[in-house]
Amino acid sequence: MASNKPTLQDIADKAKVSRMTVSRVFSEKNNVSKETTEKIKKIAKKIGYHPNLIARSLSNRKSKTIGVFVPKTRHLFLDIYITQILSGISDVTQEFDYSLMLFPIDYKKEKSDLYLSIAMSHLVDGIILIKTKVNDKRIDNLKAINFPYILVNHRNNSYNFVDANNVKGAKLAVQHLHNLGHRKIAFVSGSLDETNAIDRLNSYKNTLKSLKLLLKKEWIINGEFSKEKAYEASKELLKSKNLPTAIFCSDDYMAIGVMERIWEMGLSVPNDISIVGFDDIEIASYIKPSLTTVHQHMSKIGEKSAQLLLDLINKKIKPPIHEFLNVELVDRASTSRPK
Amino acid sequence: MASNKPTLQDIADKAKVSRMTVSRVFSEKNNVSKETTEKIKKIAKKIGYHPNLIARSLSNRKSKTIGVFVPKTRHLFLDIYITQILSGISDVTQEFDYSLMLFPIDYKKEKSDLYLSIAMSHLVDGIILIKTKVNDKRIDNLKAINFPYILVNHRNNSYNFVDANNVKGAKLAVQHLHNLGHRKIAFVSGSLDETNAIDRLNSYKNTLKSLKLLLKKEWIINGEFSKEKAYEASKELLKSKNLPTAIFCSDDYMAIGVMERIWEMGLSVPNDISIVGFDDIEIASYIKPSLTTVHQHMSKIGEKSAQLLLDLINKKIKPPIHEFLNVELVDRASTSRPK
DNA sequence: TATTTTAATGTTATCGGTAACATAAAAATA
DNA sequence: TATTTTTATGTTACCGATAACATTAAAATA
Repeated sequence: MASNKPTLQDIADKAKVSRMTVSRVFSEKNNVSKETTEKIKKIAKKIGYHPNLIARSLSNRKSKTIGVFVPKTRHLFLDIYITQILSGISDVTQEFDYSLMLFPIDYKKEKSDLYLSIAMSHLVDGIILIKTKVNDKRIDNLKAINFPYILVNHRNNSYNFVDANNVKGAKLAVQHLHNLGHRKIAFVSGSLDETNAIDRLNSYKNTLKSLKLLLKKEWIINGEFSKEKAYEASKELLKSKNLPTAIFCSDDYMAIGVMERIWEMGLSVPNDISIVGFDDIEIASYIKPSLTTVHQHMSKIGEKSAQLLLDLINKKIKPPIHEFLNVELVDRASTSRPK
Repeated sequence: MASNKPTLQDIADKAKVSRMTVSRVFSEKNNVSKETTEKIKKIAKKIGYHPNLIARSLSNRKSKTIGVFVPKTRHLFLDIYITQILSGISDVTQEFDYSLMLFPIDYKKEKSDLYLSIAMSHLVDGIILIKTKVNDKRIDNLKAINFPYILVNHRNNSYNFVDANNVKGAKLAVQHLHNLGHRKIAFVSGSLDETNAIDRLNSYKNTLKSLKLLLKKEWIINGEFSKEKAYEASKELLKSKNLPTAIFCSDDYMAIGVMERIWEMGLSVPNDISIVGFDDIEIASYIKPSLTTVHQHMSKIGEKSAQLLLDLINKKIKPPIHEFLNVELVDRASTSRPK
């Protein structure tokens, strides 16, 4: 700002070499003599040279930056869930010397094709899109121009994605309850504009069938991935005389909402009703009773998506990319045998 | 990738105007005739033109991007605390059409001067540094070159900063306990390489003095802003025969750690010992008993820091910038009158 | 020693925009 | 009508790097 920043040319002048030789030193081409390299580095240090990465990007036609679209929802925009994905992504980008651009976005409100604009802007070499919605047609445009992208937590066979194994997760949850002796298992769904929610719902249904358990429509309610909505929706469910003995919730926040309703009715978790969540967010282990839930390895999902994106960028692999990461059941205190 | 991206020149050719005229349309200079503007926009849409923001940055000598250094600590790297700051920052940057670059960093490990490299790289027009350490000399380099920066949660009068009013926060906490009737108030400090921790500690001491309460060295322990360390440190504190009736903890995680130790000893919160935290992270309201704590308006801190940084960038204001944001005591269930 | 290969450096053009200045045509003023 | 001002557009140079090709000097080989 104050002092104009030194450029390659400044060094070249002082070292009495061409600008190109200096460039070679800083882009580590290893074809500059030892003496010249040292002389140049010395001058660079002295005058405080740092490469202009914007100029480099323009010339190289790559930015060594990846963009991440992050949903702006729930509590402000980032819950701990997304935070962990980001953490995993950043571990990988740092390792390979890439920068990270963040694009918080309200997927529902935003109508212009921001993905395409960013893809075309040369700001980033590839993008990761976290939790896009099922009907988001803009993803097609990325595919059409063959721009490197990965969807995280959006499973769709015609796109590149990295996702948790939601089908397995829901199956584990239902089986766990079944093993404990539950036969009347209700389900709280998330917003069905996310494949997460759809996959968990379908897997719940399929697992019930394969276990020959009763599948009642009234036992499937929609909490829209919101604690409050789950609380409200559960009122109806819990009015019935024929109460379920267990409720499997599509995420932990909803599980907490449902538990609150249960307590309000003077019932106990897990004595009267067992609860299983999904995600294993930090709070799950802090509440009382601590929540039995399906753990997703969020930071691994982040890492994997970044690795695959970099491989796409560097043409080590080709689309389509369909990657499922493992999930595990974490058995805590919100589940027990039914009375 | 597949198709080469169209440039201004492509449009200029088709529209039979100079490249400059097209440039004027997209940089919204409003000095191009209506007909030409429409013609150009039509062609641009047809051939799918999007400006190359890297080239624009190089020419403009500004990137319309701000960088955020985020501490990579505790749970992976981002806790909900930092998440909210980021959210506030992003609200402002989006409003003013700035992009956001994220630089997760381990302030302790990283020894090279990444701040300066980034500042000199032209990638960003200014940077926000969240929770830098007290002895971080690299900040001086930013100041020296007069590069726009703001420290968040690091109060130092020789730097630009936006911080919560920690002094007031600690005072409110101690006063609250005093008002309830507590006279024996212990303190769990955070890492003293953060001004947060220092300010809270000093304010605790000063408030005790002004209330003429007993200030015992043994009642000040260090939990290093870690739940586990606070748990360990509190073992010693809670061995004493002369137990405090209340413990004020420098953050919520440490408060939880201390409570765990208290429960382990068969004592109750708040019946035997009252607990106050600091920060008001999400978990604080979920645990039982819910935690009385000092609420920081994190997203506002983020907003304010971004606003001030943009003002610095656009030379609407000049350093130094010293901004304190308000804090509030949230009275929940972990505090009560002493027995 | 003559010739080929390799290593080190230089030259030129370009990446895709924009600033600054120049110019021509149209509109406003004298 | 002549002159000045405004509006619309064009020309040239440059932002700071790198790719691709060219050249020279030194080392290796014949």
